[in-house]
Amino acid sequence: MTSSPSGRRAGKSSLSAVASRRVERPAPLRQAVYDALLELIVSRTLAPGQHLVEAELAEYLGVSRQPVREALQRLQTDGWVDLRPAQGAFVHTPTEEEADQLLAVRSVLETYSAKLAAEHATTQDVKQLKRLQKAGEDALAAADAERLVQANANLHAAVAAIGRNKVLAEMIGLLDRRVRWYYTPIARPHSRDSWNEHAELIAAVADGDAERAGEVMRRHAEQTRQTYHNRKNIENN
Amino acid sequence: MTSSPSGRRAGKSSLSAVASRRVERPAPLRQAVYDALLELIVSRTLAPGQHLVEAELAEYLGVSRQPVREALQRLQTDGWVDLRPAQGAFVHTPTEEEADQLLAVRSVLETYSAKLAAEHATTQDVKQLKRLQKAGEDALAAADAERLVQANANLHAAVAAIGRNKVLAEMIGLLDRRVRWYYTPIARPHSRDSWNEHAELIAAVADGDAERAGEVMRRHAEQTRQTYHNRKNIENN
DNA sequence: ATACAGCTTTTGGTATGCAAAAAGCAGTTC
DNA sequence: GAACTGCTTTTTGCATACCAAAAGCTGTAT
Repeated sequence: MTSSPSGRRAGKSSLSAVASRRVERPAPLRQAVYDALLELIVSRTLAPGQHLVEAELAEYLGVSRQPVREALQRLQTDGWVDLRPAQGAFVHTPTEEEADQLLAVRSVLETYSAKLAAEHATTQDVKQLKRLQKAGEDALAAADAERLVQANANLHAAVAAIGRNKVLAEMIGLLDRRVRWYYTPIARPHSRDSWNEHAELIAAVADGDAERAGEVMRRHAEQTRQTYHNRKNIENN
Repeated sequence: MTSSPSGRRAGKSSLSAVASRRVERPAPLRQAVYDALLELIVSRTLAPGQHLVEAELAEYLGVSRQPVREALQRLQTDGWVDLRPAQGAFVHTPTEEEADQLLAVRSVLETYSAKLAAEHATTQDVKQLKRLQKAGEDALAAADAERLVQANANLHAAVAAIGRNKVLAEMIGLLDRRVRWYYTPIARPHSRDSWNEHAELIAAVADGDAERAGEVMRRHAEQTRQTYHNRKNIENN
């Protein structure tokens, strides 16, 4: 009785009081493998074009081939690796064409996301946005590029979340991460101006002005798109 | 020599003459399983909420558990099933909230897609669109609901393809299919009016008028959204 | 050089086993 | 008779082992 780790029943008994208690089931191993591999790819430890041998990854991560296979397949559908039949997985090599297409779609979705945010934002939400913006300002002052990138991602994710459209938020999250990865060699998030635009955006959201929020976001996105587009060469070193 | 199935080399030998020959590597089995399961889900042979037991599916399809597992995981990322840790796969049950979010995102993306199509369409492309429209008209005249749905999907896919943005086209394809599935019980694609709008759309694309094409598509999408939204009840029988 | 004949590596799949979690079934208690 | 408790069965998630066939890499003969 004492040794048993207590109830594991999941039925509809009278939990009333504990109803909100998160069950927190253990995430499958393949998820951990997915995260680990994604980290290796994003950090360029695994270079674009590189052949990923299942057995090697499995040994490196201390697991069997199966979870590695499953993680690789999810990485493919998310656009991080290419799975060539009978040849295996290769770290995806971004092309300029694809990068531009990604930026274009992201621009459209983020514009809509900003509109939704303006329509749904509570005062709480606005407060949070301002906190995130301040975090970015701090990183900017400290000239901490890493933190700035993160702050930028957080802010955009927060805007998407405020829009209350999960489908949209998830799509934006993926697109954002891919876009950032594509351009990491040349990114150095365009510093000062970019953050001034964020201030504008937050103001529009706070006013509940959907049209203006959308327009600001569109300008913001299109401008980054131009910035990238000018530096034609994506250096995949 | 005779028994060996001839060359399988894929290197850069002097194929000059045959360079364009598609190598056509055999699609992995998991892809076939994915298709089969998706078909079963879309056709409602597997009902929303139903628990999918790997072993059963494997036996039914005549394969082992592994390809089934992999197919199920891709089905999850595409939104067709839910994978609960340590419990397995359940056919996804659409909620009204999610359906509306999906429709909203689709509306935004299709609007952009129409704009792109108007900017890129060649006379060839326009011809093809008109062919597809005619196919729809025929189905409408024959009162063949099944074919009408297919014609509708084809037309939208064609518009997306003309836009020359693969990322966008793929997203729209998935969204479209999910949306249609969500509403299959009540869909009966809104017949006559809907196809008149298609004619308008094609005209705008033919004129290369991006703004108009986008506007027409937005109206079209928003109108379907309203149509669905009115019939509140999603019957998941 | 070029084409061909092995040899090796890697995939994609099969079969099997197993710990641990979940679901189901009792039986017991109040 | 409703709820807790313990036991059994089912199912997942992963490991291990094995194999055919494809892809890649030689070297060798032409």
